[in-house]
Amino acid sequence: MNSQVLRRKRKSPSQVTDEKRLQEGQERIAAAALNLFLQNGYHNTSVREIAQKAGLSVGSVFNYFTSKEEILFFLLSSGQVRTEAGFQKQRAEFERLKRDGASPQDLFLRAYEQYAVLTDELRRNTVLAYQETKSLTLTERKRFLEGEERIQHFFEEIIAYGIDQGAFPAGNIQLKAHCLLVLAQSWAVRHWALSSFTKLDEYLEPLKSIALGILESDSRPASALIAAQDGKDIALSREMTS
Amino acid sequence: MNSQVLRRKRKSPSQVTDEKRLQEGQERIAAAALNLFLQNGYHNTSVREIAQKAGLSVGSVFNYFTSKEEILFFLLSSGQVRTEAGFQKQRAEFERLKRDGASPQDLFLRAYEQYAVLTDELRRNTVLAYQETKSLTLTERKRFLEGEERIQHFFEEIIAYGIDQGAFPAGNIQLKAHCLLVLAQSWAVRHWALSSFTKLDEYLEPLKSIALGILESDSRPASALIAAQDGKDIALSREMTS
DNA sequence: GAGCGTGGAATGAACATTCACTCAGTTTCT
DNA sequence: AGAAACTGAGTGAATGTTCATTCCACGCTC
Repeated sequence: MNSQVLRRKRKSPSQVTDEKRLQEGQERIAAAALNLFLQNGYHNTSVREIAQKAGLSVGSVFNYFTSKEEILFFLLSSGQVRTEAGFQKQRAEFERLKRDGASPQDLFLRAYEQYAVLTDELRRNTVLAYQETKSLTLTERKRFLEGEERIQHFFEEIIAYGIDQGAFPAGNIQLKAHCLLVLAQSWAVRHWALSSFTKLDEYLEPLKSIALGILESDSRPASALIAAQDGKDIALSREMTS
Repeated sequence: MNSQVLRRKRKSPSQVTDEKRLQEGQERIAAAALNLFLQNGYHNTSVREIAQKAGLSVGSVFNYFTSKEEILFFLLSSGQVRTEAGFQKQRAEFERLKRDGASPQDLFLRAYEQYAVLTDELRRNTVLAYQETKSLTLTERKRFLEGEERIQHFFEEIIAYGIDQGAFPAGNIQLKAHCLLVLAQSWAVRHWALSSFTKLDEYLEPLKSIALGILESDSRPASALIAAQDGKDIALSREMTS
């Protein structure tokens, strides 16, 4: 399941058969494509450019991928694959820690930090995911989003465990997991707005503190402050939302 | 500054001169385009389709916009324009509230709620912004991001005021403003992951509570919990990040 | 070691298609 | 009638994909 070599309907007889060579080629091409996609977007990047950047001819690219879109999918899913693999690895560790009586906070922070580190390493893939999911086929898009959901479920489980143990107050688990993921991903997606942070290390500590704050907050209170004020100017026209 | 009618290098003599008609036409076309862009993406939508959906001919579209890209820019910036206009409107209100001794929490929540409501109404535009910023020219892209920065600055000001008044602990203002914006925008951008919320009203209360939690958190503590644990399996390869 | 055969891999010109944009002519409005 | 607005076939450029051809590394035979 790990090797993830893409292989689909092949028509032309000419293709790379050697497994090792195929993988290396795919990765070289994908790396070149990632740069171009991020710089100019998927649709403004021609296969010709990709080929040139990868040091190959146009035709060769199609010996490694059956279509341009397959390159995109390769890039998007390779991020997920690595993230899920990371979690898988930690599962055993978790059981051990639980048995050793580690606090749910500890468990969560470990997973969250790992996730943040991964999104940092795969920053470019994450950005691409936000921008170009629409460029995938319907089925591939669905497949990709399912992967995202699995990751969110993973955190929902951790939160549920924490609530169960009495470490966190009850609340909407889906919402909290969503917020945690978004904040971690925002390091990649909205990186331009965080000019005062250069390395993840600087961002990580405050992020973890905010994350814990969200988990330990009670969701219920805090409102009602603003309650019944004259909400006259909050209502706004909605022309563009047809 | 408000009317924002796009007008650039015109080549063809044929164009709509009547201001009112021009605006209405632009909005009708843009509304049609927004639907298509969201459904199929910018690049998979042809001008022919836009024209058809708007009930016009291809040629007419180019009487209202000089290029397809201009339609995209119109859609992206119209969201910003409305948001900034909303804030502008509130500025006076803020001064009054400050004078009346309203708490910084109150001030913030009012602004934040307004922002959330706006992103909800402009949800489609926001999603488009995340996906298609890359499809803009470099200069237009820059112009757009500057708008985003202005909005973030607005919240940074509010936070700074709160800290000044002793209502919030000191901390990295940029970071906090960033987080607040991201969480609000995520309602639009990652809407698919919030299946248990159907209307903004349901999301708004917990969101505000979380936001206040972030503002009132001290950033500093919370870490050190995980401190010096064996971080052996957090280090991961980085093939794809070349 | 020279000649030859084999087949996996690389090549890039050629093809079909799509699309943004133009413009000469037509319709609609005043 | 004249201006304003609309029309849609036409244009040329660009793009994803194919495939006939070339290249080359290796093993085999004499």
